[in-house]
Amino acid sequence: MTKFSDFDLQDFTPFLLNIAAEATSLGFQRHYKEKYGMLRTEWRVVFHLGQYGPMHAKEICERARIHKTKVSRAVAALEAKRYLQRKEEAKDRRHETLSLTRRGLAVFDELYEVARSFDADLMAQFTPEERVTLKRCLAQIANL
Amino acid sequence: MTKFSDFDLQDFTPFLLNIAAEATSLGFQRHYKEKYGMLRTEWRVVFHLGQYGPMHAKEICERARIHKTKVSRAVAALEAKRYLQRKEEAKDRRHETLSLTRRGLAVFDELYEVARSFDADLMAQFTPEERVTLKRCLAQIANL
DNA sequence: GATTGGTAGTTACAAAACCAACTATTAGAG
DNA sequence: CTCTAATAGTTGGTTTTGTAACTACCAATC
Repeated sequence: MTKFSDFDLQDFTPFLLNIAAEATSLGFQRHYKEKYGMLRTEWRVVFHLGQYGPMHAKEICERARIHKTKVSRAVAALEAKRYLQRKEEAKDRRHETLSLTRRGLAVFDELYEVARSFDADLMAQFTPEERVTLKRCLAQIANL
Repeated sequence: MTKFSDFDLQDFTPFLLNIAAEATSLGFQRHYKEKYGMLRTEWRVVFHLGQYGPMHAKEICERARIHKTKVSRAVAALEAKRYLQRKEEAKDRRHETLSLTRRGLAVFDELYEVARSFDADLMAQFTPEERVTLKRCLAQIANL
């Protein structure tokens, strides 16, 4: 029994997006969770610092769309694991510059490769045109 | 400073999907949260029952990809709000058939329309071809 | 140079999610 | 029958998140 035929739950974009996001995230999480005991937010912080270099927590919040309390906790956890270090800025002591340690960088280097091949596998099922369209649409939705 | 130029975090599909999913979900949540005090899982249960008719909790778990403990709690909450009712099955008393009450159905009817127009607005920024591709890709990823 | 307002980041407490063990029930094998 | 295994759903304890209030600091105004 389906009450409506023109608009189905399976077509509701937020629903689809959530399920797709969940599926891919679960697939990838074992790489950072099982092996390095990281949470998703921690992994994202590592990825940001590894790819874009040292920055303030604030910048990570904006780029990664993570609330500052979550970043704050992720940074504390990563520091405890000795994956990153903080450096208070002399000019403005409210800021602290975050950067990966050697250990953290090694983790990033490995996960970066894993992420790249994970993504390649995931995209392998689509044509180049589909990939472009998919990513463009997602980016557009994300910037809403 | 960007260390790698061929594969950027912004291209990592799980990341993109998560941000897009988050953005749309937050946009829609006020409709069920503010007005009806529902959680996301509750809203999904209502949507499933409203669209596909009475079913067992197990079926909702499978269709909506929600863990049974979450469904169990959502059902209890919806029952307390008098949006759904349970009926134990005579044949097999482990099963209970869930269905929306009149109240629940009214909520569904309204939210269904809101969801439809929300989705239409969201998709308005894309061409018909993009929409088709986007949804097809998402559905494919979701079924992984 | 005190006061007010704003910013970066943290903490505390409450809400929600996660995971594992549990109850109640049925099905099937001996 | 009765015993074991399996299924539907629930509960309890821990982890994670969300929200709001907080600290520490800086900048601008008076």
